Amino acid sequence: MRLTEGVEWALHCMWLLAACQSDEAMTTRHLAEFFGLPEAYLAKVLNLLVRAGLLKATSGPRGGFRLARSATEISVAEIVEAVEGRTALFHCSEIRQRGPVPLTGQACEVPCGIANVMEKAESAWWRELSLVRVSELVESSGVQSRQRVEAWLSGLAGAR
Amino acid sequence: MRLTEGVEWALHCMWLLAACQSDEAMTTRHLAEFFGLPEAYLAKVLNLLVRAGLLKATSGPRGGFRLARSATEISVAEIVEAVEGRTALFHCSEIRQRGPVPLTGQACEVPCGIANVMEKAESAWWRELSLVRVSELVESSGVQSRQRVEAWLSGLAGAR
DNA sequence: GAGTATTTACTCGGATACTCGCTGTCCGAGTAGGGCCGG
DNA sequence: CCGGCCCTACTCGGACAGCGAGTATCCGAGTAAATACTC
Repeated sequence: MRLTEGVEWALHCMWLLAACQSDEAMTTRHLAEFFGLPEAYLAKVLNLLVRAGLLKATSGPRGGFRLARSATEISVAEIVEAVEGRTALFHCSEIRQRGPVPLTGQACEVPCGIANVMEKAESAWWRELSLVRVSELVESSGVQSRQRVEAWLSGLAGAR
Repeated sequence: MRLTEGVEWALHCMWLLAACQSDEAMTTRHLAEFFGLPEAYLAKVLNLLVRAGLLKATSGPRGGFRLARSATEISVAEIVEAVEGRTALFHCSEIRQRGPVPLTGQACEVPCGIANVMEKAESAWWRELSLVRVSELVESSGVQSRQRVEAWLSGLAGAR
């Protein structure tokens, strides 16, 4: 089992959009170029973020993506959920109810102990992710990372 | 992303082996039949548990699987790790170092903030899993579940 | 009757196909800005 | 010179292949018990 590659991309893209905090929208091409990612597939991931209401997309010239809300109002958990879906991790297939001596009736209305444990662990995971906002990611990133963004942005402005 | 089906099977099998606590070994056929699972593939999962040192396998007639340790000494985390591997969940592919303006040098010796968050959340997940032992799963399982096991065991003894 | 070699049936273990979801790619629909034309 | 219309280029969005991990399955190696035979 492994988290989708798109999760990492989405997190970094959200970070970049929050870090440059310019009024300009960023196109898929820009984001893909900055991180060296396949442009077409990244568009798919960004699309998920738009559907989740985390990004605003504008079409046409000078269009692109913007944060839908302030970076202080977006948690890491929301981004992960947007890309992976909340269905994640452990799924109890109720094998209690299979086999020659299945467990039936009201005994199955309560989830089994195994599902309980997994659910609890999963909650802890989501809780950790929901505690961190995108703005904190920007703040905790090193000086060099921010310099890197500025250098790239100025190079972009020069080309324009 | 989703956890492997084998994880659920492994957890339930460990639970069953701990619940019946008989000195008899249980064969793959028995376990598969009890849960209504494909026998051949279940064998693969059980094999992983043996390699991890959680089960003891004996060949030949009256052979099968036994718990390698007491059920109080086996945590859920160990079972999940045995089946899925510890490599799990988020893997940082260091996209910081890609693109036209890569981040290089000693700045990359420290993991990025995103990897930090994901790592922290993952630790919380494993921690929750390591807090629960198999013996607790048996205790917390309802009376009906234990009756189910006994009914099946007696039916097995009758057939023998 | 006791001990031993043999047979036999049973169990695990690794090597082998198949399927589904993630990865990667493409082209079409929609939009906003810029240019052109007319007044 | 100014306003409106059209055109163009740019952007996102959904539809279409490719590959790898997970899923499912089979048959062979090894083992311990039961059996038959010998002393």
